[in-house]
Amino acid sequence: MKISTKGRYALRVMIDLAINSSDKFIALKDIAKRQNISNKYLEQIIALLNKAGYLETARGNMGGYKLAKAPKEYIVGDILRATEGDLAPIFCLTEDGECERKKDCMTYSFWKGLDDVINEYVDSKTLEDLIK
Amino acid sequence: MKISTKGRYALRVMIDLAINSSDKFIALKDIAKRQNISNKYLEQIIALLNKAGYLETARGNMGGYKLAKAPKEYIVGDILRATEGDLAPIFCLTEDGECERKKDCMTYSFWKGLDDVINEYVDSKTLEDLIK
DNA sequence: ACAATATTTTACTATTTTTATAAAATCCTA
DNA sequence: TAGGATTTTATAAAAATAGTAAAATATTGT
Repeated sequence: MKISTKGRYALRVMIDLAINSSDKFIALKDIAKRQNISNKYLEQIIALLNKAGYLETARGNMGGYKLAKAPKEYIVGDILRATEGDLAPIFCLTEDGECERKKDCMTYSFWKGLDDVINEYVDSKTLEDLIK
Repeated sequence: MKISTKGRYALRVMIDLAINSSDKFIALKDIAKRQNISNKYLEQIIALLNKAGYLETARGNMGGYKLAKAPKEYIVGDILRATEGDLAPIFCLTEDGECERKKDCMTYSFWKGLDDVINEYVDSKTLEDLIK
């Protein structure tokens, strides 16, 4: 029952950008160095954040990344779901996790409840909350 | 961020015992058949529940397992922790997960909060709640 | 000034390594 | 021999690395 490095690193990257950004772009390798994550692995994580539309990017010299929005506009749950995939604690709660005996499954509503409290919590925090 | 089969199966076993028990003992292979879990794997899971003191066992003919207490005496969180290990969403929140930069880690209190809501939830339910 | 080349940086895809889970098999013991 | 503890094997997922391409800027030689 662990959050993977993708989600953990992604949060740290977003915080790093929130703190170190201003108007200029920040190179991936600088984030990698500060956060002690390998360049190549960080590329993949940033690609996920980028695909989700959370970043502005610029190639070439002086290029890099910066946040597309203000920190308080980012829901932490969204960042985690974009990088981790869904946060469902068991398979049958995921999008394509259909279970034929959902109706008379005694554990289903329990797991659903757990899924709910997890999502409620992560959706109640913004990036700004983490920085303060 | 998934609960493993150990925890999921353990819950189902406990429910199975709660429903099918009375005063008599229930053989492992009957539970295994009903719950569609391999005998050998179920042995390991029941061993964990047994070690935690949740079961009464009887060897030999007519032997098997039954709950040591009434269903409402079992906290679901305890069952999960006994079989899954702790439910902490990240390593640094576990018992031997010391992290030197815990103090000035911006994500720490966020993860701690997540850990708290998870544990609060699973500790608010008893086995009896699941059966009803 | 400008075409050619080099440098810096992101973007994409594939592969390898590592770790965790699930299950089975084996051994031990009262 | 049922129950339990421990090892082994198989599989899948996660973590990390590697290589190539593409875009933007910078430099250089004529």
